[in-house]
Amino acid sequence: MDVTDNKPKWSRRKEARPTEIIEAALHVFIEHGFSAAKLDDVAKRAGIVKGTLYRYYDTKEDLFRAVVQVALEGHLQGIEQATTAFRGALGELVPVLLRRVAEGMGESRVPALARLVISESRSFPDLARIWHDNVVAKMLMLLTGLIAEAQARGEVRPGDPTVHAFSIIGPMVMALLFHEVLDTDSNHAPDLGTLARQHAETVLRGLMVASGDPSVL
Amino acid sequence: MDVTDNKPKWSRRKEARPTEIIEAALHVFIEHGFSAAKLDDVAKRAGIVKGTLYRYYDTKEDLFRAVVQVALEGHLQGIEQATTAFRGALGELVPVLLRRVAEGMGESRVPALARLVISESRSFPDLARIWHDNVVAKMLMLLTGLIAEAQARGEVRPGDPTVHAFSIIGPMVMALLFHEVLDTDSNHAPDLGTLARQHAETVLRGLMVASGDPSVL
Amino acid sequence: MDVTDNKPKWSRRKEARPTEIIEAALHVFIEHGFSAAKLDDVAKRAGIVKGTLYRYYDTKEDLFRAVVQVALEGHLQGIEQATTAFRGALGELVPVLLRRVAEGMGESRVPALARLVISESRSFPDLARIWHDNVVAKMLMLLTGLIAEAQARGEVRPGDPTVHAFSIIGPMVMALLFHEVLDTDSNHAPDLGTLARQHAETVLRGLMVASGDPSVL
Amino acid sequence: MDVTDNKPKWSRRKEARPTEIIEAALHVFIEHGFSAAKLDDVAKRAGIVKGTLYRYYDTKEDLFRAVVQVALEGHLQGIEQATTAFRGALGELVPVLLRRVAEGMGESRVPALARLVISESRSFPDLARIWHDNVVAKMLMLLTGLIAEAQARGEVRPGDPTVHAFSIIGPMVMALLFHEVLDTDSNHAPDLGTLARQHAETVLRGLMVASGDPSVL
DNA sequence: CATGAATGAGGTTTCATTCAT
DNA sequence: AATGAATGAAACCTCATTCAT
Repeated sequence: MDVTDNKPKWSRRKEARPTEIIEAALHVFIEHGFSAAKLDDVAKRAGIVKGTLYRYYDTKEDLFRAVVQVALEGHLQGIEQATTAFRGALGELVPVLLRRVAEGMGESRVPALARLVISESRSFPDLARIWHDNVVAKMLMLLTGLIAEAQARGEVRPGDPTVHAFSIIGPMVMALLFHEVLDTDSNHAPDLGTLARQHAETVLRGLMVASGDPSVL
Repeated sequence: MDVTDNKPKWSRRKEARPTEIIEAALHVFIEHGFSAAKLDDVAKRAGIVKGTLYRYYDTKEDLFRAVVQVALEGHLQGIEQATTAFRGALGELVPVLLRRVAEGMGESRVPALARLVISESRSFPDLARIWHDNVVAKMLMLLTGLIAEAQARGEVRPGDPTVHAFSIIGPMVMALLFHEVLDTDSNHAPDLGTLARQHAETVLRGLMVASGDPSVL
Repeated sequence: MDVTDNKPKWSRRKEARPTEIIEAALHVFIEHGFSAAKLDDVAKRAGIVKGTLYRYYDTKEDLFRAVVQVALEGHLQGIEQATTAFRGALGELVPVLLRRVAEGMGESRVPALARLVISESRSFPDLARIWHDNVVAKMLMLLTGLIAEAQARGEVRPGDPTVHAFSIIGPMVMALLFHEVLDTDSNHAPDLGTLARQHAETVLRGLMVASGDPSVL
Repeated sequence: MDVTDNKPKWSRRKEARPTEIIEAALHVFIEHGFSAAKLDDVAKRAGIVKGTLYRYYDTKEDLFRAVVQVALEGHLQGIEQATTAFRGALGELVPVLLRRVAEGMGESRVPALARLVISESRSFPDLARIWHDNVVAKMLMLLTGLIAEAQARGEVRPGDPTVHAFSIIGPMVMALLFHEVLDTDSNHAPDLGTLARQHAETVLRGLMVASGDPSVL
């Protein structure tokens, strides 16, 4: 019995707790999905006890919603930045955009989060809607706007700009999904960098109005 | 232990088992996911009683695996047919393929099944692998083979054929996912028919070597 | 390990279970009240396991309501009998009635049940109402009817018959409550038999119209 | 252990403790009973915080005992007063007493408190005993004494004075219980004022020795 | 084979109580 | 003396699984 062993049984962390809980819960929910996730695991991971969760979130569902929304908010910023960051010719944007997606998404938890939202879209359709409206739609609108401008300038073939946007990013999304769903370091899904480069070339050739100028690419 | 017991990882066993169970279970699993699905619901839907399920499947997990595998088997046939059905120029295949995907997938339960596999890929990585190896990879191989042939004939630009395949079908996959996740006829996802037509044109322009055109690459 | 020890882990008692459960639950609810009662105790007392309760009653509240209603139904019969059993002069009925109450109630669980209903009347006002309408009111109506008839014959003084009924049975009810609330065999509450006899005499003297005949009592 | 520490079982200790807590707790305990009452609610109602309760009471049970005892103390005074207030003929006291009960109790929280004590009499038999010894018994003793005196004077028929006391107040107690249990102004329970008047007449006629005049009152 | 009553482990949630601040 | 975050022991309830019928 060391007299100096006066470690407190716990400390109050009112400020830090919510973030820690969200962080822990995000991990567990991504790992197991909503209904297979155990609040005991979340608590353990957050360094607290199951009962303490209920000081911050009234129910498991509340925690889940908070987790997803906080996580989505984090991505809004990245999108906001990207929106204003780039103003220029579509021919220059697309390769850069796809490369960034290839590089950035590989490490981030965005695909995992997306998978979670997809998984629970039947049980939580409102979250799927939030995810769409606040993340996906904004991203698409950015792209769609640039496409429409390029069409106005006569650089890009006519057609539904949203469809063109799908042509641009669809293959990247599909590949990210592959990497997320299939075990890591599998050779089954194409390399993201290669895909970004080669598809950028392909889709630009397909979209741009063929001028006599071969310097398009 | 008979040496000849070289059971395949994914054989068509137990085909005598009541289709109603598989049918009911597929519905429930798609609706709620694995862990939120209740065997009581499955049984009720199959017109039997929970205990009876255990005459056919030892555990809930066994049932889940069987359901997914049987469902995937169904799609193998379609792919098998498609594989041999088409032999011709890529320029003719792509529009037809995308149109078929747009038309056929809309009604089928393939997207829902895909979502289920995606959802449970962390808990059942082997099922994700099976889904990939037996469905997705075969589909991709068909396409990749045709692309490689077209490249050999000088019709298609060089580059990784698998990446080209992603350029072709990625947008369709992304759109199908949208329709699956954002329920109902929301106007948030593009019309599949329009996408198929417009993207086919785009991607073909991007992939085909322009005859007479010096801007090839 | 006796080979003959082939006792089953359980037996199916679908018919008997509900009664056994109600019986056990009545005991536990009377002992502890609704919210302090533990379903585990109920189950143990019924010789089953907690989970089994839920095959018969969906929630603790459902069980409670069933318990009270079944218990009340049991007493309806006694009342029904009493109603038709006695047709005669009030002067003869009252002593008999009070003596029966004194004798019958002492052993029965009616006072305990009444205490339970009283206890939970704030949480389950509908049960209190049921108890009143089906048990108390019927009993009162029987008495009130006889009083009114006696009044019509000029035997009993005028006045609200219901109030007269309270004059007759109120002291008995109060004494029963005393015995129920205060520990048994305490000398704090009056003896029920003595009370029945002495109060019958008192109340009849008070109610009957004084004829010149002193043989009233 | 000071020998002089002969603390009474029920002393007026801790009178310095915030009345708000007792007040709030009484309300909550009456509303929900002991085990369904939440200390959080008590604290909220007292304008403090749950933890603060423990500065004053070590456990929920301690608080409950204190609440009930303090509440009972309040009624002692009323009884004390009544005891000495009236010295006179029983025939004059009874109507006044019953009228006062009818008028006073309707507003007071005595019936609610009684119901609480009744409810928890199984869990807290000592409180039921305290309630009886200090409130009920004193009230009864007052009445019993007067009855005995009246019997000595030949005004009241012989018989157990306690039983006579029950004859007098039993109907009032029963009616108060009715009003307490069957909430709101339901027409199921008789009007207290009518009952007091009519029963006083009845019981006095029943108790008083008929002087030459049979129409006693 | 089929049934469905019964099980029992485990999950979410509540809340009296403790204790660092 | 007061606070309220944190605890932890249940409590209610669910449901995959077993097994007597």
